This record gives sequence, structure tokens and C-alpha cells, in this order.
Amino acid sequence: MNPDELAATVAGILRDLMAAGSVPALDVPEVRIERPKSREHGDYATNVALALAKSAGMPPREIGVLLAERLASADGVASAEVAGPGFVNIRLDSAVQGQLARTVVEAGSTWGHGDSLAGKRVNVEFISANPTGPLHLGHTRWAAVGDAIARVLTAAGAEVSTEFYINDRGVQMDKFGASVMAAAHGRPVPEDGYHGGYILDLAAAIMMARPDITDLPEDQQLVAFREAAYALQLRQQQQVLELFRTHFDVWFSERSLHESGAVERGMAKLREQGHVFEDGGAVWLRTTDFGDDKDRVLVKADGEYTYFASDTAYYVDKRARGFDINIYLLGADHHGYVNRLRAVAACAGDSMDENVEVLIGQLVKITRGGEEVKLSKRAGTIVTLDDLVEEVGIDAARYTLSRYPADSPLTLDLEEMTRATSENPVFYVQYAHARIASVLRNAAELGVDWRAAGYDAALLDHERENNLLGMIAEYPRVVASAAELREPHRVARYLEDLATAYHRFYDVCRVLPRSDEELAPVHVSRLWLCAAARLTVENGLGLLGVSAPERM
RNA sequence: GGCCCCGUAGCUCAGGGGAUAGAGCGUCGGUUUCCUAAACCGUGCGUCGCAGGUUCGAAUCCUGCCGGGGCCA
Repeated sequence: MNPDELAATVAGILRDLMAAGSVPALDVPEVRIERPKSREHGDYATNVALALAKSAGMPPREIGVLLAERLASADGVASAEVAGPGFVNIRLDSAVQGQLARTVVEAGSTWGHGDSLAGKRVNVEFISANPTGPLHLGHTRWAAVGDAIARVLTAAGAEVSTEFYINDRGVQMDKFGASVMAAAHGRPVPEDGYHGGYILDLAAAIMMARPDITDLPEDQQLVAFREAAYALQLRQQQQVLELFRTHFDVWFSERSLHESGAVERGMAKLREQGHVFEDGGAVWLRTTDFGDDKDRVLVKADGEYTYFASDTAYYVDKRARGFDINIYLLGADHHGYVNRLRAVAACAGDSMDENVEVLIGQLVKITRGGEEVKLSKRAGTIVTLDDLVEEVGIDAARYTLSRYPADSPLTLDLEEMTRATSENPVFYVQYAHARIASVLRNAAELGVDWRAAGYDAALLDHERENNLLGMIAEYPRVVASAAELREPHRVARYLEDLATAYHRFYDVCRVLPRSDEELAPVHVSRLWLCAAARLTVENGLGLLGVSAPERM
């Protein structure tokens, strides 16, 4: 009996009551089964009686009583009673709830996966930085969150592609090239160029690989430096992200849109839909038809395509590749793009509500002992992804960045992220995993084959066993809602609660027999419970790209 | 001037209309002859920024205002 089955049971009873005339026949509202905050209120509670009261013209408690009476005798339900204004509090038979452990262990790595997004092809684009420098702190947040979103969507059954759009076209690239070239010649970097120490490193690396590069004529040399620096910097970004366990299925170059004819195809698509017009020698897209605050230029009067033309072409290309939902994760400094991107979809003949989703992530501030940290050793301007990983480690960085909603501004303290080797949420959760792994190892050493031994779910009737089982049962719903809302932080928060439930269980329920005890059925059943808990923690951490250590 | 995000414990933040508003950190104290004490247990006098509204019920939804951050112009 899981929450969904319980909801179905409740809905069925309501229909019966209506058919019998005990309650006026109405549409049955969506039955929501919740875990009460206070465990004294049972394993689960539902508020349907309250929700139905008004339209049924009956006092909520009256409906609640009718519902509770029938529910109490339903299979798997131990008790059901009305409480407060009309909540129905439900307790499950422990044996029925205990069966869950077997279900979890049998599902293994797919435990918690669902099919709410089955058949959907989803494109998740994030970071999409210029290849002109190291990835900074903001990018790091999107790396952690964007990747977790992709993992959660996959767990919900979607077919997901993660993409990084490389802005490798335009004046920034030229400035970048000029900066590196200047550095190679020992000349001061142009005012509007890039100034970080990494520019010197790039220049040195290029000179090492191609000492003769400075023999080229000035204009060719500029291009050569730009391209060489681009290649090196892009590779650096790719390596750092792979190390950070953020894998991109596609690295999409803006240039390639122009080289492949995708820009022309995009333009053709937009013209076909009738939202393109010319004015003052330029070609425009009438995005104001769809809520943008002004129209946007696609081709400038001098014949140059704009960044915006690339953006539209990229969108049309994604659709042509079969993606139903195109998610963009943008920093708060780009929130002005939201209406624009939505309008692009509409101008291409799509639904701006369904085919496009723009998620705005707020900025991150880092402090060390209360003082804001701004400077990076290498980039000279801002804290980079490398800096953060070097200082706090991949697991702590990923976990900490993904345990908050992306749209809330964040201030993190480096000392807390590191010093807290003991009392940091990430270690708290990981420790629960290591602790369980240790128990299971010890069981194996004692020669206990709990999988083969008889599992009696009815033995798991301690309050804390019950609570742990209930928490484990919540996992699929957490994953589903994290996917639906694109909010992976829900998984992290859940894992913290789950870890607490495990520690509390472990504290009072002896899993393995003591030295003077024989192995009893209750030990075996608890091992099943441990295995289910371990799997849930492991799978949950996996959704966040955080490791689940066997030992700590 | 227009738009976006935020305002909840000393600090960093959770809280998708529900029962007594939570967690971590910090504070103070307790728990171990046996499975990891990186744990558990106890310890909080919070105007949920302010004022209205919506309803059986609002930290949550709507409007206005105040305060902080940001984007565009």
C-alpha cells in the first residue's frame, strides 16, 4: 500500500458514498494524501472531506466520518479517524507498509523512477558561457542545478538531452583573441579586453605549442591566437565540467548554426509563420505579437546576423531535432530574455507555454567567515568553479548548490561548507549511507543471507521502523514533484529527512544480533529495511550527482 | 520610469491553502561494556516586512506600500 494506492482507495470510497446517496453526487476532487507533520496523526492524512464540504453542502466532519468508517475496513488500513476540522487520519497495517522494503530492493536502481514524463523529449540547456574564460560561481550553480534537473527529469521517464550552447561568434571572441595575443607579445591587454591571469597562461601555452605563431602577419596572427585560445579555453571548461560530474550530451557551437545553414532554415521558418518584417534596412522579428516589449532585429542593416538570429535558429533547430520541451536555465541577469524566448517559440508557430520553459536562477554570493569573497586566484575577477571545488570538494559543492531553490538568492559561507566535515547536511546524508553500508557488510561477514532468509514485514512494527518505512515510501512522490516543478532541491531536503529517520531508527532498533544472541526473524526483516533505506539514499544522492560512500 | 527575485529564529535558509510555523549552524546540557557518537535526546518569548482583500482556513493566493538585490531603459 503506497500513497497513490491509498488515494485511489479513498477516491473509490467517495464514489461509492455518492452512488449510495450518502453524499451528493459530485466530481470527486483530486484526493491528496499527505504525511502529517505530527506522527500522532497517523501515517497519512487526507483533506478531501474539507475540500468537498462546501460543494456537497455538508459539514466536513460528517463527510469525514462516512469516509473514515469505510476506510477503516479497507484492506491494509489499520485505522482511520476524523480529526480536527475534518481531516481523516489513517494508519496502515505495519505488515502492509512493511512489504515496501521488498518492493524497493527488487526495484534496485530504478526505485523511485516514474513515468509521468514518459514519451516526452526534453532539451535542457544551461551554463552556455562564452568560451573566453573560466566558469565562475554563477555557472557552477547552474552546473549543479541544471544537471540535477536533467537527472530528475530522466527519472520521471523523460528522454533528456543536456546542451551547452557555445557563444563562439562575435566581437567578444575577437577581444579575447586580441587579449591573448597582446599577452603573448608582452604588451598590455586592451582596455576592453580580458584581464585575468588565465590570459597569460593561455598565451604561454600557445607560444609553447606554436612558437612561430608570432611570425604571422598581424591580422592572421589575431585569428590564429583567437582560435587557439578558443580551443584551449573550451577544453578547459569541458574538463572542469566533466570533473564536476556535469555531462553535456551536446556542445552546440553558435558558429555551426551559420555553417550548417541552420540560420537560414530558422529564418525561413519564421517568415513562413509571417512574423518577419523589414524596416530601416534591417530584418526584424515581430516578437511584440507575443508579449515581448519590443521587436527584435534578426539581420542588421549591414547584413550581419545578430545574436538573436542565432538564438532563434538554435530554437528552431532544437524543435527540428524533436524536442517537445525546451528548458533554458538562465542567470537572473538575463531575465530580460524570458519574454523574448517565449516569443520566439510563438513566432515559430509553437506554444510559448508548452514548448519553452525559462528558469531563472538567482545569483550566488560566497563569504568566508562573514566576508564576501570576490577574487579568484586565476581569473582575477570572480570565484571560479575550480576554486570552489578545490576548496570544498565536488560532493559538498554540488550538494550545497542544489539544496536550495534556484530562484532564491544564495549566500554560502566557505568555512561552513568545509569546516563542517561533521555537521554539514551533505555529510549527514552521506554518513547515513555509509552507516547502513557498514551494517550490511557486517551482516555479510556474519554469514547472514538476508535476501534468502524469510522476510516478515509484520515484524517491522516499532514506531521508528514505521516512520522510516513511511519516509521511504515518499521517495517516488518526491522525485515526481521535483521533476514536475523542475526543483531538484526537494530531493536534497527529502534526503535530509530520510537520513534523520534512519539515524533515529538505528539508535533504538538493533539490526544485527548481539554476540550473545541468535539470529532472529526480526533481524532479517530489519536488514531488508536497511537495504531499502540504503538504496533510497543512494538513488537520491545519484539524482543530485553526489556520491554515496560505502565508508566514511 | 518599466520589469524580475527576495524579506520566516542570532546566522544561512526550507515550508505547492490546512491541524501546535520547521531544519542546519551557533548556544547550553545529557546519552556509548557490541552493528560507524560524522549519531541520538533535551534546550528557541519568531509582530512569518507592513496594511488590506479572497475563504471554513493564508507564511503560502491577489492588491498596495516599505526595505534589500538585480536587469532593462
